Amino acid sequence: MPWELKQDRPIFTQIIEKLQNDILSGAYLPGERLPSVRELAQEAAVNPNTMQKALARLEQTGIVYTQRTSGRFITEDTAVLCARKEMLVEEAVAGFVEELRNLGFQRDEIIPLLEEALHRSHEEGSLPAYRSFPYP
Amino acid sequence: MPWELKQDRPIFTQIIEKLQNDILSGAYLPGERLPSVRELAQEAAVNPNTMQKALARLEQTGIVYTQRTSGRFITEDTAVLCARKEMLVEEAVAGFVEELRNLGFQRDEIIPLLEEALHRSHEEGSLPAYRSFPYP
Amino acid sequence: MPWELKQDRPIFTQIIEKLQNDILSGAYLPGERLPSVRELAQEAAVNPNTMQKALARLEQTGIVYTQRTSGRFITEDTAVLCARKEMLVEEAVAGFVEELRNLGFQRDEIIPLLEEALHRSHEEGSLPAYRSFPYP
Amino acid sequence: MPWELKQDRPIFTQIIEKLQNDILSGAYLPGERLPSVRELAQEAAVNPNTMQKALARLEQTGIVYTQRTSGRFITEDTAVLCARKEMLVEEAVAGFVEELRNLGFQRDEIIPLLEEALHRSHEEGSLPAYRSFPYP
DNA sequence: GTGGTCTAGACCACT
DNA sequence: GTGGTCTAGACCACG
Repeated sequence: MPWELKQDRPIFTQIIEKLQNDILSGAYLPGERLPSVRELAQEAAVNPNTMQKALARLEQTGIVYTQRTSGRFITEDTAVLCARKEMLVEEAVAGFVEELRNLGFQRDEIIPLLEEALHRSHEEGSLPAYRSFPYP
Repeated sequence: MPWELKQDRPIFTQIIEKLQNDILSGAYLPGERLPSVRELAQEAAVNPNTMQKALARLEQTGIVYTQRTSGRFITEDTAVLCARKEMLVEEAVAGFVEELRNLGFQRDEIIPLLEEALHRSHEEGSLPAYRSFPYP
Repeated sequence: MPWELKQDRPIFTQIIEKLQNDILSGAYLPGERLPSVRELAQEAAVNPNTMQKALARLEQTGIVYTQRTSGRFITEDTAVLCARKEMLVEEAVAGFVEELRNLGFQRDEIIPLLEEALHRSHEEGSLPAYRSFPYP
Repeated sequence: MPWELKQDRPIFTQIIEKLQNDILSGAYLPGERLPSVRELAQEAAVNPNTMQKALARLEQTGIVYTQRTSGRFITEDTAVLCARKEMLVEEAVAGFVEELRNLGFQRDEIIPLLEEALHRSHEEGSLPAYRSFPYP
């Protein structure tokens, strides 16, 4: 899980997403302690202030909490984690569907499109196969 | 086709996407003339310079071109439109897949997830049904 | 000699250059009558006003003159034509040399560069051969 | 390296060319930081927005990149710089050759013409010597 | 202090 | 009336 931070979006935003993904995908377990701000900052090659800001924001979502003097921990409340994950999935799905609908596709065209893309990237190593495309 | 411009991203970016979607979904046809900068700016309730910037960027993608004193037109080259549309679809799919994979899902879980979400929003009027969610 | 008018520069400017080139390269001879504004405008698929403007400007250089009711003619004064041609050549050379000098080349590097480019485009059909290039 | 901005072409275009020349001729080195937008704008006696526009365009060529809050830098990828330089040279040569061909010269007349012009400007201090010129 | 975005208002060349 | 350019001045997010 390297830290691939691009410069086209705020860095702290990308850090939040990275940590959130790590937590919700199970890389960190409920109740587990996060590395310190300094450690994380060094690991990500980022200013500690930036990492601090990201963690503060992440705390507002409720999936991590601060123990005064001993550090930050993943919440033990799996319901919170579960709900958060579900929310992100819903958002991803909704965003994806709307994106395609804005391009003029119907609901029932989306699944086939996705299936085809998955097959293609699976077989051909994620290189897009420029088949002819219906316009519009 | 209302102009729903939010404040969380640059306005000119949203304008580009809006116009691109309108063009690629067939709301504007190949060769058709776009409204003037001033008209579009007024319609979107935006400063003409902002609209100008958006259109200039859009032009660099090749799906519109400028005729010096008579306005901007959609390209007649449907191959360009087609390729652009395909590219956007590929990006949308790739982004969606990576988002879910970052959340810990496997390739073969994505299609069922999408199917379920589509059924749910179809039957229940797009309100997310907070069923229990597996964690992680 | 087709009329290839691009839209990135004023059209009347391109017309002036086209006519000037035709005259100085001998396509029109000294004393010869130019086609009428309407003919030229139709041939170039341009608004007659635009052609008119171009011809008026061209007249200011002295290489064409107007005979009240019978049309426009190339000057018979070959000295004028000669001087004009020489001026354009000087400008072209000076512009080319300065362009390359601005890119960091020395005087004595220019000739070899041009020779090589001419050979290349002659042998390989004007396709640029991307040999390695010294930087800077 | 003074800023000689004329009024006959868009200022931001001239700025782009100036910076590009400075970069490709080695006045700025790969990886080096450019002055800030505000500094450059003041130096060129231009509105910061104009300078901003020029730099944004220049960035699209890939020879400079932006680090979100620390400034703009010359790319370290010398291959990009090299390719860009070569491209500009090719364009300059092609433009020069076509200009002369449009004036009626043959391929093999171009080199002698350039040689003579270089000698003349070298010996006589760049003042064009109006020797008699063959017509056409 | 850095780049980026936006507004407001003006002027210009071209057709 | 069209797109294009420029100025002036303001605000914001980021590190």
